[in-house]
Formats: sequence, structure tokens, C-alpha cells
Amino acid sequence: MGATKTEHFTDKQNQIATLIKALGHPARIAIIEYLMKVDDCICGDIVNELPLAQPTVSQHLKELKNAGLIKGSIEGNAICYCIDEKAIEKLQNYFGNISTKLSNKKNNCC
Amino acid sequence: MGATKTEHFTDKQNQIATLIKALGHPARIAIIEYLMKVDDCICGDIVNELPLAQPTVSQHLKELKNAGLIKGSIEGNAICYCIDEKAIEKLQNYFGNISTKLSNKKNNCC
DNA sequence: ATTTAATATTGCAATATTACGATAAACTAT
DNA sequence: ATAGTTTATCGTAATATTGCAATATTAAAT
Repeated sequence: MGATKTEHFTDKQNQIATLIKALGHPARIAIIEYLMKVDDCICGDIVNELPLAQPTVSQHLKELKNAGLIKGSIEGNAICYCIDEKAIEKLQNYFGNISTKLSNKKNNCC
Repeated sequence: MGATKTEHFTDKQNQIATLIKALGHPARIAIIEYLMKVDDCICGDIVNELPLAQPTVSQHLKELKNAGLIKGSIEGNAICYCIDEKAIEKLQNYFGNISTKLSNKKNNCC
């Protein structure tokens, strides 16, 4: 096999899994952290900041964009990227909810 | 290729990416949500709850355990699983930090 | 000791991901 | 128009992931 059986899970589960999966790679973490560090949107520069070839970086950017984690807008012959806060909020809420529910638990086993 | 070039990234980046990646699959999301729903630790039962064969579920549980997202303790001839709150907290903090930093931004481009 | 039940491991096929060289596309500047 | 710059796409090799049947392991129950 090798293909995830998405049809057996709920849409919500598949959606959050896709969003989370998009961040499950150090290069994509590094991209997000760089966009955060520069404290502004960045046109160009990302390729030079990462230890990977340009096509590889482009591919990672595409995945982040498809997942909705970053936005890109054309700025001359460069492209300007920045983090999409909504996606980060979704993730924060998701884990926040789990945390909250866990603290209301009995949890007398493990 | 096909192998992630972890050596080029920081330990922190690799660690958080590994943790996040472990949740980037709908079956593993479903497992976490089930453990949450039952509001207690669960001995057995997980295989019956998921639409996947037993060896597949076992493999997903192993990945969650390796990543530190769940804990398992032997309880007779069953195994009792529950969520490890520390891992969830890590994730919550990680995304919380990003959110906080983003709200302090100028963000006048995208 | 044998049987039953629950979980893990092995082996393997199908598919996905990662990475990059080569090339294309899109825009700027001269 | 031509040359330079930036980003995207294509093609492809290497590796990883997913899923399951078959089998092994472990502990309980008879």
C-alpha cells in the first residue's frame, strides 16, 4: 500500500491531519521560523536562508501554501511570503482544546 | 533521494518536526481523539474503534509512543494507553508562541 | 499443559515523499 | 530585443510511509 485510507476518517480528522502533516518536516519548520524571525513578510531570501537547493525549497513552499500555512503575493519578479495566522490559530486551538479536556480528566491509570 | 536532510537543521527544529509529523496522519489523529473522548485510559478497544487492520493500528500506536504522544502500560494481557500531556503542552506552547509573535508584527505586506 | 485473547513483529507490495539537475516561465533592467 | 533575476515545473532516483496477511509473543483462563 502506501496510500492513506482517508475515506474511513471524518473530514475534520483528515483536514487537521493534513494541516499538521504540512508542518511535519524540519525544512518547513525552518521556513515558518524564518518568516517569524524577520518580523515582516519576505520577498526572496528564503532560498538563501535554507540549506537546500532552490527547487526543493520551492516545493516545500508550495506545500505550506497548499496547506494554508503561508500566503504568497507577487511583488515584481520576486514573491512575498508570510505566515497565515488563521492556520496557526487553528493549530493552537486544536491543541488548546486537547489540553483543556485532559486537565478535566480523572487520569488514574497511566 | 527521499531522505530528509536533518543534519542541516537545528536539533530543536528536528525535534518539533518529528513530534508534529507523528500527528500528521488521520489514523493517529483518530487515536488521540478517541483517547480524549473516553475520558480515561483505555485498555484494549482501540483496534475495534479504528477502521484499520490490527497490525496497522499497532504500528500507528508505536509511532505515537515513540514520539512521546501517548504512554502505554501493561495491564494483564491488554495494554493501557493514554495521552501524554507533556507532548500536547509542547505543541500548544509552540503554536502559542508563534501566535503571540505574529500579533506583535507590522504585517503590512500580505 | 492447552486454549484463548490481545498486542507486536516480520515481510512485502503499493504509494508517497524528499531532493535535485535541467529547464521553463515571468518579470526587470539595460 | 537581450540579458539577468527569481521562482516554478518536470523528470527521476533514493528513501519513507502505509497497510495488511502471516506469524510470533505474552499473559490469562480453563
